Amino acid sequence: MNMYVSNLSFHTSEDDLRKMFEQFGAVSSAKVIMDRETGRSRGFGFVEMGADSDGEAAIKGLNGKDIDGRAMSVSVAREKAPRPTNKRW
DNA sequence: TATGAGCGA
Repeated sequence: MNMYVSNLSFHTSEDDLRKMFEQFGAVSSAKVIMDRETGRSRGFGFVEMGADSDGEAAIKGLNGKDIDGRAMSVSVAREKAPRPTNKRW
């Protein structure tokens, strides 16, 4: 279960994401996307959980939750970019 | 340095 997490605050780390999602199950990976131009957070990230049932629980439990002043949004992620590098969808 | 609609290098 790969999930897309958006509306994060700019200083929320992937470790913060991992800790939050681990309340609902085992987290395989957690990533916060950084702006390649500025090196700063883009305010969204991805979390992958081993069990899809835990993923559903995490979405229900964390979607809309207020984290660091922002109501973060959690949903199922799309497929990763098929090709490497710079193409804006 | 940069910032807020969105899907990763």
